Amino acid sequence: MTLKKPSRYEAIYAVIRRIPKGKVATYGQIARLAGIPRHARQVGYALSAMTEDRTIPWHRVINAKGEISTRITDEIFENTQKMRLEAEGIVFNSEGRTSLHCYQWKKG
DNA sequence: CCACTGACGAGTG
DNA sequence: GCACTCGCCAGTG
Repeated sequence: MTLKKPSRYEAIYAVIRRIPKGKVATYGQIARLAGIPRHARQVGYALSAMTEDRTIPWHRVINAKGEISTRITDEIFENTQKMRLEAEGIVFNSEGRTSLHCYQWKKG
């Protein structure tokens, strides 16, 4: 892999890779598991730098509201993520949000 | 080096 | 639950 990834993001990617199928994780949670709490923003920023890397289930990463956060008005991008999550059993309500209470990844 | 931006979270009222 | 504010820091110009 000639993928040059900053060591700061390496931990983030590692955590995302560990997200089990059918589960989702929030930015803050990933940052926390990556050992960099309060850096939720950098998690999202890191994703934007690797979204094109399909070796990582980035689609399982959502915000604390259980909503899919996209960088901009890319509905197609959102739809893609939502589609992938639904394919894993994740269900979205009419508000386009998922039940973190049921689908949030818990380590253990 | 400085200023602004950005897939966010948590706290307060 | 919603609106507002602060914090945190890499990337870009």
